[in-house]
Amino acid sequence: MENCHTPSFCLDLTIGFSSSSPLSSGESGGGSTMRELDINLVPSSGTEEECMEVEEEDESPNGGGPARRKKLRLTKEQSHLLEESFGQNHTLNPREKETLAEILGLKPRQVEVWFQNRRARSKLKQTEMECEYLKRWFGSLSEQNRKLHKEVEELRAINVGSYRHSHLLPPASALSMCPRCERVTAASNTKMSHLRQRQLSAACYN
DNA sequence: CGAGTCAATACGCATG
DNA sequence: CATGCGTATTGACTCG
Repeated sequence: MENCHTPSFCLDLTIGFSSSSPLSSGESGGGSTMRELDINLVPSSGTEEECMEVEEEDESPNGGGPARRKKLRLTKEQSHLLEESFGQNHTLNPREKETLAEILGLKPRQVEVWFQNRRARSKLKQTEMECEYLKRWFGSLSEQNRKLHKEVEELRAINVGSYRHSHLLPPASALSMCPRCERVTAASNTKMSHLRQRQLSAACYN
């Protein structure tokens, strides 16, 4: 990471959604009294133990009240296949969508929504990582900045000490930065600064 | 389609 | 061990 300090991110920000797969069937969270939406039917698997069992009752709980979503959980196989497909292509054309839906035993709409969510969450993850990187970069720049300020102070002190009696005090504008080590050097052609520059240059290559 | 959001479910942890 | 709570995950929806 330290070897890339350019704004054009050379970070490896590729992400792998470790899609914390839907596990354990067991506790189907007490409050599943509400169900609706045949979109949640998973026609494929009667045997899929990972998948939430989907009971089909079209009645809303309160007898006509606003029916609420019953959430489908994809099986490991379904998730895996979707991930695989996403890995190959982040978008689907209608035909691919149909095919995939058929293979998965899902509705095309569900596949479409899954891809939308997947794209959005990839992007979010990416953004979070970039943010994290920028924060660290900022921290390192701040530190660098602090060091440079300190060095400037040191050089000023040296200059004040040595030039006090020589009337050769170089202007502040004569300071320059070594591109190699990013240290500040006095760039004037005085004996003093030549010497100092040589020392610093030598330090760069060590 | 992306962004924002809701809501169901899963999971970890503290408490009694 | 059961329960409640906070939080994370993720399928589905709405809106522009």
